[in-house]
Amino acid sequence: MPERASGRNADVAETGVAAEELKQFIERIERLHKERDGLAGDIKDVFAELKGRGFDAGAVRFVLKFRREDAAQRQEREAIQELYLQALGLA
Amino acid sequence: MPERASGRNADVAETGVAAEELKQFIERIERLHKERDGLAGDIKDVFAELKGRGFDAGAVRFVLKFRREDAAQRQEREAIQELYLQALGLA
Amino acid sequence: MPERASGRNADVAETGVAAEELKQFIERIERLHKERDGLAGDIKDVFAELKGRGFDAGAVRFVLKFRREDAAQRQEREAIQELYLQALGLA
Amino acid sequence: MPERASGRNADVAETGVAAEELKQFIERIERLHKERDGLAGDIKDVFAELKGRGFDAGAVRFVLKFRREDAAQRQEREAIQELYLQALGLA
DNA sequence: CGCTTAATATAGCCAC
DNA sequence: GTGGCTATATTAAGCG
Repeated sequence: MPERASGRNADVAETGVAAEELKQFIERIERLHKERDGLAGDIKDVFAELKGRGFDAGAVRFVLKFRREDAAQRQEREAIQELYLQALGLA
Repeated sequence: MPERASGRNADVAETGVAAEELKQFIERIERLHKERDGLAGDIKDVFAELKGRGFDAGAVRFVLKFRREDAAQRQEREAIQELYLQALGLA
Repeated sequence: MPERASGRNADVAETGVAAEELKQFIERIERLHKERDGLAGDIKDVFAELKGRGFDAGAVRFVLKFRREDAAQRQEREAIQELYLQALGLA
Repeated sequence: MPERASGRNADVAETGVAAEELKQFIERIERLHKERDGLAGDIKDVFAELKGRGFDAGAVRFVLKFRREDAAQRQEREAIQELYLQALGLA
């Protein structure tokens, strides 16, 4: 598809010219997916290790979430939760 | 927690020894998350580029999925499928 | 919250009017959850029965999955697949 | 499969006798799935409605989880979370 | 009972 | 900017 850089890519089925370009894209994404999945595996391994060391995975996830969320956000979220529990007579 | 490698990790609040270990785990995971998110961004960029070149992102996703299922898996599934679909008069 | 139907529901802690409404919602969802869980139990029972009759649960699950994908969807996917797999020289 | 009620059901591919029975099982499960999915849709609708009335869906989910979890469980979970945050100097 | 896979819930993205 | 949709993360279930 060297002639036009936008619009529906009609060359795919016709001339086969774009097939090579498509293939490049696919392979690039597959490489990135592979790396990303490797990282996901590493994370899983860390959780396994940490559980083996006696830590609670659920609580570790909680800490991670806590550190991700900024103070203001967290405060508001917790306030709403409290409010609802109180409204229902649960807290 | 150098003394015992398993069981509930009671040192956390007491000696502070495990706090350091916990911190290490947390930071390791956070580093991995960061890398993984970077990759996710890269993938997103490739999709944007590819769309700009006229390709259909949905179809590209389909191809990626298709290529993921390796032949062995597909074959095995097809074998079971054949057996039961025939039994049901659906194939 | 009878006056305004949108925006943050500030009445929850104030008048108690919205507390009642919130409670209704919660209870409705809990009732639905209960029914849904009952159904899940029924499904489990059928699998147990079917296994007792000598059928392979895994294969049955496969058939169920297969039948779920309706023909239209499959056809559409196959059309896209054809186009791109051909372009890639994979089909 | 009228002769034996257990063991691998070899009639499926052989005589077709069991096919009818299998079909019955499949259809029973599909009916149950359908009902279950209907319920899931209902739940979704309630969330949509509740959001339209100004309630926070996340907080409602929190309340539901809170009511599901018994007091002892919740107390222990929260204690561990606190412990970890304190160990890391975050709380 | 742990470990792998399916169901659910949440979050991010895209189109309108 | 909102609602649907896809992808991810978390949780639950089933299996060995």
